[in-house]
Amino acid sequence: MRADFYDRPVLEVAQALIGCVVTHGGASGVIVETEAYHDSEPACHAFVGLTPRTETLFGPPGRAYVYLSYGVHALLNAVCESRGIGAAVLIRALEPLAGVELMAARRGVKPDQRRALCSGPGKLTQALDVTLAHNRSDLRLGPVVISERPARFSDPVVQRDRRIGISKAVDLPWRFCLAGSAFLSAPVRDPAPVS
DNA sequence: CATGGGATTGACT
DNA sequence: GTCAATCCCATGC
Repeated sequence: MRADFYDRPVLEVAQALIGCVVTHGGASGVIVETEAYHDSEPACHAFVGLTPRTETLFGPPGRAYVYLSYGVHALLNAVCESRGIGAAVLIRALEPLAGVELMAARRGVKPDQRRALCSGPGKLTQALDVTLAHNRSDLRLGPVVISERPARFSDPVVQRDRRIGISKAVDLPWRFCLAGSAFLSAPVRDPAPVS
């Protein structure tokens, strides 16, 4: 991934990440669903300002922001925009690419259930063994690595929709999905035009 | 398909 | 100390 890939508006990055590959723990998958978060809107953790928790979000772009949701699930985000701006892209679903057996074992499902491996932000971190310890790590250097689109996903058709699982700023169309993918966390409900 | 349990973190009082 | 939080899954209708 280019060094300045994440140093631009978070909505651009959220769209550009569709089709890219996440690799960790002997497994990998193609990003098919993302959401953008920005400190200007209340659904973003950084909305409250700079605290120990949000320090990663306000830090340099290209790092992982990993936090615990509902006391149960680690959720993986890519920090975007310049230092001092709190913005990140939540990785919500992957199409499994490699290490399917390993992912299935970690998830406690059968390997033929490929759609159940990474179809949700908590599922994919479990499948790839991404944990809170990866918070602040560099997404180019690893251990969690995001890399360029494979040829098969070089020019993805992307759909916009409203974000999922939030209670604030619910109307912003800041969810991005690979059109027609069978590996989304939920269907596209309310398509909005892609700018 | 609707509901509710699980069980940790950080912000704020 | 309290409470809300970028969720997943088992259960029961």
